[in-house]
Amino acid sequence: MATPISSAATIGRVSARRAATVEEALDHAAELLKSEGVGAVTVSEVARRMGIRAPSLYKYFPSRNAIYDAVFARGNREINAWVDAAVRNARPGLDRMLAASRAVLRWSFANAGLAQLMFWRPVPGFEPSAESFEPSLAMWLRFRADLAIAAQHGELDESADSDDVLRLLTIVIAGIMSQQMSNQPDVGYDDGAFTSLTEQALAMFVHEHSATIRKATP
Amino acid sequence: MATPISSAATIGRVSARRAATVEEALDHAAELLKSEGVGAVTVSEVARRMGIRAPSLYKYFPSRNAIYDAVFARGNREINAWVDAAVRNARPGLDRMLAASRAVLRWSFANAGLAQLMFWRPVPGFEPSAESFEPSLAMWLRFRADLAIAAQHGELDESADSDDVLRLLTIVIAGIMSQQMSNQPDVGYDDGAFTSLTEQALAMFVHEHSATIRKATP
DNA sequence: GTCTATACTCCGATAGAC
DNA sequence: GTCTATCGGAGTATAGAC
Repeated sequence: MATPISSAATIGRVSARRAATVEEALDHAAELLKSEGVGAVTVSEVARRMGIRAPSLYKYFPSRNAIYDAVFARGNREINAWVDAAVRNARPGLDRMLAASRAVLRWSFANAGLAQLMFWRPVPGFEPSAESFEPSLAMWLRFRADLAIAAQHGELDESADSDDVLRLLTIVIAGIMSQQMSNQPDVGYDDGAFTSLTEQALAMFVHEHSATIRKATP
Repeated sequence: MATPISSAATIGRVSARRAATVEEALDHAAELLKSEGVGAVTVSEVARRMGIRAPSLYKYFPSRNAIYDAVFARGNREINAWVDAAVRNARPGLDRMLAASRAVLRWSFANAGLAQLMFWRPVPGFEPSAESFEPSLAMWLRFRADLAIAAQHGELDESADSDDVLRLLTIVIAGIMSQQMSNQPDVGYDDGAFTSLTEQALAMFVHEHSATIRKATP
């Protein structure tokens, strides 16, 4: 809270500076997440990398988990923006659903530590706040919407318009991520033994939900 | 190493006692893994639960990671035995492959923390030793063998006899595990929104690799 | 083999001077 | 806002008595 004596301009300048510091902390946290893994994100280490002392960081974050939560929230905003950009030119329905799937996978591997925090629950005691989690829900709802459109357009079976089918899609996506990250964490996306199966895996999902079409055109 | 003065019986008794202590430590480590997560397994906590001091545990394990490695190895032996028992009456080929898949999933959820350690890489700095990892390789080779048999028997396409198709199967299995554990870690196997899709997911995999059969019998 | 004792390092977090 | 100082705790690991 600003003291009553501050001018509006001062408040703006101060809060802008504050926001920049917060962002810098999150940059370091994300970098740690990426290079050293989830366990490496500590208040001390983030502070060290910022060139300040750990207690000072408590002026910006009330706790270590608050840092996790902020990183989590920013990650969700970023992946949403990334997917947004990736599907901009895709046709709603199957086309956009596949483009979004590929985008989620690409982003997750470019931000492996962050993705681990977001899609698994590796930090004991940390649960994302509802606000931080909200964008993630929104993203999956978009997948759900495209599933419905694809079903309506006849690109997929009508039965594909269901939560279970959405879950099946997330199983395929999460499976690729999980296997690649645990077996070959250090190879590039295009060289990974599992990531390079992305198209095959997505095709498997699509085939399973377009039985009518396949039967019609053997 | 036994001192030369010890009798064979003494060595046997001592080493049996030693082995029992080691097993007890691993029991506690596995229990911690299950109830509190991977981060909760510490030398101090394991020792505390055994009623001894932390330094004493170093007589049995040279380091914390050695405990992880031993738990990892025992987990691999257990899941192999579990799968063995589950597929004993299954026909080699597709039938046994599916039975083994279900068994892996069941075991992984009954031993969630352990499975996390075995199938993901959540502990920074811990890499399983080659000896501990070997049973895991053996298990996947059995899947690979059944894939080959299924292809030969015509239960799956001939193209199913490949490492990529095996990887695709592991993607499906790992995806179910990963999604269930991160989204609904505390519900039972049969109530899980993702685990209850096991048959659907396996069917999807099978369908994708039996195009010939499906075309022949529409 | 097990213990106590200890050394060392790091952590998260708080109080209070500047 | 940043600092020093400090608390209380946990962790890994070693030395040495018993």
